[in-house]
Amino acid sequence: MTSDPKPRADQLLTIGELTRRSGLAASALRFYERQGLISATRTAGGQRRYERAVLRRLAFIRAARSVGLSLEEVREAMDRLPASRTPTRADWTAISRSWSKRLDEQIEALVALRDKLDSCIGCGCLSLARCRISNSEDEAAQWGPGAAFLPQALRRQP
Amino acid sequence: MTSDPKPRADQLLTIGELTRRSGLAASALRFYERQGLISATRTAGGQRRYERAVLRRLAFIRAARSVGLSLEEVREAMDRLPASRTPTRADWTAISRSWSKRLDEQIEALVALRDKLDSCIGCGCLSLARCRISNSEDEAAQWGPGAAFLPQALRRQP
DNA sequence: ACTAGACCTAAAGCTGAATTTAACTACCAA
DNA sequence: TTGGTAGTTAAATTCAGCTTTAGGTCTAGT
Repeated sequence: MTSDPKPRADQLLTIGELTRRSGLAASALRFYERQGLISATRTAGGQRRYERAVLRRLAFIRAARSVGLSLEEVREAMDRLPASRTPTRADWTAISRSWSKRLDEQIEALVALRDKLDSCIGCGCLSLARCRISNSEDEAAQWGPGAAFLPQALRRQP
Repeated sequence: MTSDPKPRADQLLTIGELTRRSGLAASALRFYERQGLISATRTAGGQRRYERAVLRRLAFIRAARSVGLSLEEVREAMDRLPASRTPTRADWTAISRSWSKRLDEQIEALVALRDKLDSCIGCGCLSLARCRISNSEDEAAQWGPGAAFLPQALRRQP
């Protein structure tokens, strides 16, 4: 169904092919290039041609984004990959592991939040001064603006 | 330490007192007012004076934001609260319960994502064509831009 | 050679949730 | 009455992560 009309023999992908294979809009691909996240060679006429390895980078970027990393963080992670050689299994593994850790923290934070909420449901949460969430009305001030009772791992989320 | 200089007897809070007690910036409080999330009476000179019930609303807003609700959604939830009477225990409870559900979904989605990731760590994730995440390179196209393999409940997150 | 359709750029625009700025006014204790 | 702190407004700006627009250029098939 999403079969490229004529996959050229040179193995380089046009931006259109890349949008179809990556699911990312061409505008996003150009944006990522401006951000230094991916790169492309150019034809004599100035059109982009992508190596297939770019697909792997894009998968990486999307996976990272879905774990909640900003593009800035993605770039940092990528900068830590060897620029010269193709990243090895171990390179990606190290990064995956740190994502897993991040997810663990996010999950933990959400669970804590839910449990807090559960403990309040029976009490008409937020309307009673003794409720743990409600109490953060005043406590929260010490965490700075926007902090609320939001656990550290979730601060970036809203 | 954060003791207001002179808590007036009328029980109304100035915006400064409210920033200290809520932990939200004055600019945020004015913004929330423009958005119709909170309201204030005015002095003869035009300065805002808040009733203490506003603290409850702010706690509500912050709790909602931390669960990932947009201000728009917060407003919808608030609109469903009785405008006339002070919301009862049951009013808040109904809303809390829906948050809990939302948290459950978010947690579930994150756990699924982590498990996916875990299953890839051993395989040098993203570098192998058979990896489940890596495969989403091509599969993801069917979910539309930005979707990646991100579960529904997390789509709003990045 | 022609042409449809894919591609190019720079710059502007969008969304949400505020913050910042500038110029000004109110409050209140001494 | 005065002065310093606190408050007011509208409008502009910020940030991320893109998308859209306008006005052109390239590529490839016939």
